Amino acid sequence: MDYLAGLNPQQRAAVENTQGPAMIVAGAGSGKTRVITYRVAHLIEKGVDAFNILVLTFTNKASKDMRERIMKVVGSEAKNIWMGTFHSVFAKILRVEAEKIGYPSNFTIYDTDDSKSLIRTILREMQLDDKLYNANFVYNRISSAKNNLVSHTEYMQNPEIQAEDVSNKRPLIGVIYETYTKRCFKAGAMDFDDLLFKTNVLLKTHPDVLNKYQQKFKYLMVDEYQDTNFSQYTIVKKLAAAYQNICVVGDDAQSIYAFRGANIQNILNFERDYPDLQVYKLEQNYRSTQNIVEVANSIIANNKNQLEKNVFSDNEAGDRIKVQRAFTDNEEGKMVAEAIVQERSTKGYTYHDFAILYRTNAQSRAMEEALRKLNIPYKIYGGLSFYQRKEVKDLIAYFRLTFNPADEEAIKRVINYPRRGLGDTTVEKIMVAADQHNITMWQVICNAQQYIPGRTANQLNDFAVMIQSFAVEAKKLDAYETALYIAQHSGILKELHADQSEEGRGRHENIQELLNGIKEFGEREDIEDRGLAVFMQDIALLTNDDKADDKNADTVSLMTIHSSKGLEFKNVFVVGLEENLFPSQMSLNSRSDLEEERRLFYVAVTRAEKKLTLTYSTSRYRWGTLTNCEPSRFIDEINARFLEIEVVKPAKSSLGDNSFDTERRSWTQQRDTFSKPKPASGGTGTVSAPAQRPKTTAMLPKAHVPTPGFTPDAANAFQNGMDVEHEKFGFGKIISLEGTLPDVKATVFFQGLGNKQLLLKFAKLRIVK
DNA sequence: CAAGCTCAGATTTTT
DNA sequence: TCTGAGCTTG
Repeated sequence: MDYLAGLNPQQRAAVENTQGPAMIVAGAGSGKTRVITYRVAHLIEKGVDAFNILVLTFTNKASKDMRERIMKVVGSEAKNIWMGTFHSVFAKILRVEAEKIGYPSNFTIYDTDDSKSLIRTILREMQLDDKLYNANFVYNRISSAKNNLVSHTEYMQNPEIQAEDVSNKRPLIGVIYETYTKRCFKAGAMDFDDLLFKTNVLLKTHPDVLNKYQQKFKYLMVDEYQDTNFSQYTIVKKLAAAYQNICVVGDDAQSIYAFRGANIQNILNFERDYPDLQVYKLEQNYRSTQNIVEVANSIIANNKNQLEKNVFSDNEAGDRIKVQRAFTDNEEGKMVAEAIVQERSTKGYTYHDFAILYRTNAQSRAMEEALRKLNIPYKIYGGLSFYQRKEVKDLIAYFRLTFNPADEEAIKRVINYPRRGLGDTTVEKIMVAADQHNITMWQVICNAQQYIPGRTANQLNDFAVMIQSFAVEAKKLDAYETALYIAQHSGILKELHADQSEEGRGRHENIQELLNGIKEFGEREDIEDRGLAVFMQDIALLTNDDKADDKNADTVSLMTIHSSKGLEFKNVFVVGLEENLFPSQMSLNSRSDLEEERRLFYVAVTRAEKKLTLTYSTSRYRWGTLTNCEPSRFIDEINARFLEIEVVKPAKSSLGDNSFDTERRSWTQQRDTFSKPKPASGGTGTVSAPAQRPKTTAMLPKAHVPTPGFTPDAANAFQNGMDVEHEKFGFGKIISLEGTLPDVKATVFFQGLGNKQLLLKFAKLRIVK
């Protein structure tokens, strides 16, 4: 058991005491992951069956890393541990038990976009003012209800909630919630929150099921416990009730997801839930210099609500924390970029050793530009995940529909993509019919003649036949073949192939990548059923973290502070330390929000191993306009003896030379000397103008000048093959005519523009004789 | 039906 | 400034 040798006494105690409830309070950089992995390894070494262990994490990445590390200690037995994110583990259980709560086992998982789209549909149907009943607002309201285990009936019966909605002038949220729930159910779909909510329902209404999983999971571990919401908390508590072998790991100081429903009280009150609890505090920070740890401590000391602990470091004292001021966001970027060049060449760092952390994604732009100017390679983390790209979602929607044709959101997404003449009006009709006859949209589509009059019915029928054929193929072919078949026969591949623009090519590549991923999946030997349906099951739960993370690439990392949690870098720049940005404007109304913001700052600071730089700017572009900024209160809160304040003169940009004027004074002294730059009237004044903003003016196709005396001809005058002239598009040829008067639609080929579809009763077309 | 235009809205986001 | 949803127009 040599893995125990490298642990300090507290770590070792936490690893070795495996019976009964335990809480590991793990300060930043205190070797938390090591403790969890060794603790699990230790359980197995001691003879606990890996099948009886459940480890819950918040990210796929965390569980993947952990499993690999456990594997190194105990070998392939680690594969048998139930380990994964809350959502993926309970999705897996729900697939097995779904029928008990009335769901099909192949239920679809709606992502946030699907949920919001459904809400929008409901709002439209209810004819509600979509400014008041904003889809985002409604979604968040429903989401937080679910995360607090408030069902739609309870929601409507709860006087407090109702009063709140009434005072918000949105008394109908409960009704929307009810409709939303029913529509999801009808579509055989669960949203992210449902994966936890329905698990709760399942465990509550089926004691036998609860008992089964209590017996199965004799040992439970939960990582990042401070980020659990009530729904997750309740599941864990129920599962652990029989054996009480529950070990939670977390750091209240790093709770930064309250806005998503995480409840810091879950960790603060853990002792109340389990009175005979063992508490292990990991207080030695192995990651950072003493200065960095001290700064972090002095920041978090400003929070009232926290568990007592004393994080310390035995590492070198290290450099003081640098604070740098800029006058514009672009200058801030330049400052950071130059510092990176400097540090790298003088201290022998690689680009990989640097990270730039910011509060909002919008801040990345100025940083990127500056890095590009100095040819510094960088990678932006976060942003749109692979599986959220439009083209990927489109194809996946076809897959979803193949296995669950009730999936309403998938239908809406692809019924007219690629174009097949089934537009909004048709979709509207389908939904009305579905509602009237209390059937699914799919049933309407399959019996189109019955519900939708006219020729649209034929097109709907074609669509239905196509989807049905996909389902037939899926039974015969393997995952990759099925996927390819669908990509081809849905017309998606053709559609993307036709688009030869830069973006179009990118989209095509993304589809190829998705197909490749499916191919790899099909070759995995550790899974029995390698059909596309299985691949689909967890796809909604994947994020871009899981995609290629080329560790060899030597790049500077750019990301939001939120996504930096759990990572570490030798050099960290935390940029944009300004009031209303960090702390965010939205957090200034309540103490608890401000404290969360401060914990976020704590997280940012504790990412740094060797060197930490904080920067702010006195002006910044926000939503297109230049605004003035005050330095963040967070800088004030740091004990000044740890700081080194550096001020950049508003010089006429002398790149790379000593325009830096380093002053070693305390922050408070320094601060008095600040000259508040005022908004210069009628221009940017002394505030150096931002370097040229990227130009986004697109080149418009040259307007066609119509032949003098241009007069359009009547719709009934046109025939196939005629040469015609359009007022704007110029000269072209009619390729085909569809439909009957007065709704004749012509496909016309225009020189340089390609095919255009025009409704003759509207389009101004002239026959060229 | 679909392209084009306008107008509002815009933190963070493990799933 | 940038995006996306919904209205307008051909």
